[in-house]
Amino acid sequence: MIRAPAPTRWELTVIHKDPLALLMRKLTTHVPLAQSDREALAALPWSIRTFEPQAYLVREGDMPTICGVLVAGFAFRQKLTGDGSRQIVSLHLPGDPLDFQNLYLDEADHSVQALTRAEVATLDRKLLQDLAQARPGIARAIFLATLVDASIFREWILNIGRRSAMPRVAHVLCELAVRLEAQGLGDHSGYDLPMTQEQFADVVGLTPVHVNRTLKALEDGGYIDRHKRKFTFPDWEALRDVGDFNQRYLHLKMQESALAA
Amino acid sequence: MIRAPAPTRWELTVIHKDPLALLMRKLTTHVPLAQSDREALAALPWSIRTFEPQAYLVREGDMPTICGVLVAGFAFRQKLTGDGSRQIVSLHLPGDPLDFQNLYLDEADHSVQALTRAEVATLDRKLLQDLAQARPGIARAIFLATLVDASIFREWILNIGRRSAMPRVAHVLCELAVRLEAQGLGDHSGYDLPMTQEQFADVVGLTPVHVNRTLKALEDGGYIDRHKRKFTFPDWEALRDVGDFNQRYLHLKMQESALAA
DNA sequence: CGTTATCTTGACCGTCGTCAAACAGGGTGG
DNA sequence: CCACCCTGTTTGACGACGGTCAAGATAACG
Repeated sequence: MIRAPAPTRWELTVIHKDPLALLMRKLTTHVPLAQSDREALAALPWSIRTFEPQAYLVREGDMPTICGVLVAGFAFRQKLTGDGSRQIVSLHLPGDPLDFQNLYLDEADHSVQALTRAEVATLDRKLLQDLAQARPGIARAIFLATLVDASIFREWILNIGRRSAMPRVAHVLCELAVRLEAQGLGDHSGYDLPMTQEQFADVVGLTPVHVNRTLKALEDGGYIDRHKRKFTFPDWEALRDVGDFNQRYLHLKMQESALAA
Repeated sequence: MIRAPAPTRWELTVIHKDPLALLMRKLTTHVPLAQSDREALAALPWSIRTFEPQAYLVREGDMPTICGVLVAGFAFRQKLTGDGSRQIVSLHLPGDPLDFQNLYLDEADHSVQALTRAEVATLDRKLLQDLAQARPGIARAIFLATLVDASIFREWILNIGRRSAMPRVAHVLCELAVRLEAQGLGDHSGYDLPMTQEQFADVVGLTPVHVNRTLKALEDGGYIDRHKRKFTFPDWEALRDVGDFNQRYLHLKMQESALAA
């Protein structure tokens, strides 16, 4: 169901002086980028916009205008059914590009919203397109990031379509842990889940009540610990097992991840 | 659950003399393509491979080797959970490129299989990459097709996560009708659904039994007619309404579709 | 300190899953 | 030509997972 804007204020997880550093990290997570490409990217002009929680960056049906990179905070994509129930179709961390989806499509098929208070570096759409056109390496990196997003979509389809509540919830917790770590924003010991249980329910396609019960079950089972929204994972391997989680679909080639063990 | 190969033989829906004609149609469904780009694409060498039903074109974990375009027949992508239950994450019609997903990723995160007997035009991966590098228009068209695939993934997440069985099943029937029509393979009056109810169940994240009951309910409600696997839609608008179907996410800009009405 | 959002828990219900059997159709071989 | 078999479809009975409704508890904010 559509809900009223949450007035809660969130602390930003990270603030970077150079917004493009995190984008760079993201783009090079899957494939190396030539030094010249990195420099060209770093030379792009950008400006920062801050969004309050629940603020729309893109609204379904709009012609997207900005091309943004999430610098601090979290964001998500959502779609609504005709009767108003909501599904969150992806979550985004600092460093994630937000509008490659819409870079070439003239009408947004979904909305993008800030989850926490979020800082977004906006790049000029045309400049980025030109850069991608002139530098195949950058085009390739952008294409790759889009393909990885698509891979995550596929895993979510599997997760929602074929896993029962407990593994489904655990799976998302695992994915966030690994993605946060890959972006250098935490490790597998735990993190602050930046959303309400109602929002989490819209991520996993369950009701808030059942998410609450499932989290309790995971806690009772010794898979997770919770203090407020701070989640810790006393036994990562056990959690990974209940969540049926295998990070292959994240395509994190640079296997620096301790979680891979 | 994993199932044995089906020995049933399917008639191919269409056979085209020129496999690239359908790819062209697909790529230009969303955006026009310059004449020179069309010619360059048409000049690519290709060869045809035939796959029996259930045959794997790509296997999860493999390094993908071919870059294929579906010329005749149907194919699908699937993922498996740890306990062996299957989710079909996308369906593909003649004209659909099958391996742009894997064009730049070195390890397949899912499997691609023939649904019916299928003819696939295989292009040389390197040649296509080179072409995309030299011709921004083609790179853009490929990127666009990938973005549209991603949009369909998002809609499926919504469909499976937030719609109950009847609208969920109806939604997929609508999507196939519109996509078939967009490729010039039928119209909104109906089509031959090229899969078993068990496979359909893996598309919508339900059990075969419940799919059967849902189809019966749709039939009893006057939304669909069935004779074997031939589906006809006596009242398209009513079906579209129960399916909560809006074709925006398919991004068929050339609004030649009568279904849009 | 009151107001609001969020979390938690209980009771009950319904959609969908499970198990099982019967039925229909196509292909094959006797 | 018919018996048989194999898939796939259909139906029923039953059960469970998750949804719904509602109330109370907790925490955050003004």
